[in-house]
Amino acid sequence: MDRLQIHIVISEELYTKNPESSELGKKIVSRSIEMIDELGFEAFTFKKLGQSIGSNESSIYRYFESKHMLLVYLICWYWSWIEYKLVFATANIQSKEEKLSAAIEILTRKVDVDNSFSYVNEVILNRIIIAESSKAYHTKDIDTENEKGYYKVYKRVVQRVSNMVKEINGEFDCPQMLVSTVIEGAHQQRYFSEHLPSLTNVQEGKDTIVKFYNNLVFKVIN
Amino acid sequence: MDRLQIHIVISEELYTKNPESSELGKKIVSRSIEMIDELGFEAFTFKKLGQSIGSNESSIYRYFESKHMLLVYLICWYWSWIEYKLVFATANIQSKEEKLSAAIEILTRKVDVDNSFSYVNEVILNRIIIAESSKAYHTKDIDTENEKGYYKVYKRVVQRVSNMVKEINGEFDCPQMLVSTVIEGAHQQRYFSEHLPSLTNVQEGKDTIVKFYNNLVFKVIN
DNA sequence: ATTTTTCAATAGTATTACTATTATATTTGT
DNA sequence: ACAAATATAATAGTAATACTATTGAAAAAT
Repeated sequence: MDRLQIHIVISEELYTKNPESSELGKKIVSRSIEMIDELGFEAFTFKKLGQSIGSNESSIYRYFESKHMLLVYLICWYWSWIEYKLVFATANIQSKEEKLSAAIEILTRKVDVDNSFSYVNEVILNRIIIAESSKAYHTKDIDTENEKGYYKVYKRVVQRVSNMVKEINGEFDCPQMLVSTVIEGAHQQRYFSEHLPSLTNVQEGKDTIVKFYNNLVFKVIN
Repeated sequence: MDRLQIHIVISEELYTKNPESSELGKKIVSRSIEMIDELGFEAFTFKKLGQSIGSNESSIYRYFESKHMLLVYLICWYWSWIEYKLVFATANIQSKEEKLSAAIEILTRKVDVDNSFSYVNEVILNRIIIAESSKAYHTKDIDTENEKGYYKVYKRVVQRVSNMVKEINGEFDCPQMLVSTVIEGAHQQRYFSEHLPSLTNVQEGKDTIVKFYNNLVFKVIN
């Protein structure tokens, strides 16, 4: 297992020029998060982003090869941050069950506090992951991009939680399948609850989603 | 509950001109299914489709307002067809458990026989649903489109299976959530198993996905 | 037989994603 | 300190895409 990333270091493959290396780069990242959330990924363009940060379209291409790569960068950032939260929240918990429960909470809850990890607003980024991240990997380039390691961090998060499942029940055959079902399911349910509510049973203020998936996991593995 | 659609009748809102009303229309639908599968939704264009069927780009706009609406049409077609399969496969099953099990099988299995419902290849369409359908509803227009009833059939399928769950356990709080988790999860797992296999535990030829979700449902509702 | 309507092709336009080139800072070497 | 080298970003593009306006021909209705 790779070393945990505290300062959120993003693999060089994901950018042309490191956005952390300049003020403009940070502005690109932080404003793009806001704009993708506002406009949606399709309507978001580098031109609009450039206008909004008082910079030129082509300057943004110095940092990111395409808006697709910018999205991949943001996704990687998000999962690196989640991995950090995950390891932190589950450290020093003795009970295997409590540990897994804490992990599920991290993966399924709505992010509603911006921890102000510098220039990235995690609350908005969480909404982008929910609404837009599937567009990053539902592409014909998925196989080559996966080989390049673009989705390494996400897979590592799944692996970490799968290991917790295995700790509780070593006989259980499909831990990765269960964990990825929970992660993606929780995101989808949050989206549905806002836009296609009849596909869910979310109740106001009760954190139905966290409870549902927590209950689901423990019933399935026992 | 609405009447079951045998001949697969698609709501008029989804097209500009009914593709079933002409040979060109049917060709547009059947060839678009093949091309979206081959190229992916992003690279698929009406121009390429026109060239491929020996017709003009603009002729296709007579039938569908945009490539987005064509995708919505295909999704609606697919779920109408699944609804038909579902009702057919679960009719006359006495045992509530067997009935639900049959439903889960329909929702989670890979479509591998083209039943030749005229000009639509369901095997390829199933692949499109898995790889591309999320792009249809992860849009800023989702709320207005949902109001117009574009996703009615899908929601009805979820409702039908939720009712089967309720039949078995009337106390269970989240049937829609469970059913939509299973449907979307199964699709995602099929995609992952091909492109991001470390997120799954699929074994060759064993239909792991059907068994996993069948087991999951019955453990969760009991 | 003439009008009306349907149909699809041509030839566009506006926008988008991306690039080539040039201008301007900034750093480096001497 | 000052020229050379490098890094940076702005201008001004191009190619391709999504979509539209117009026109001409065929089919249907009167």
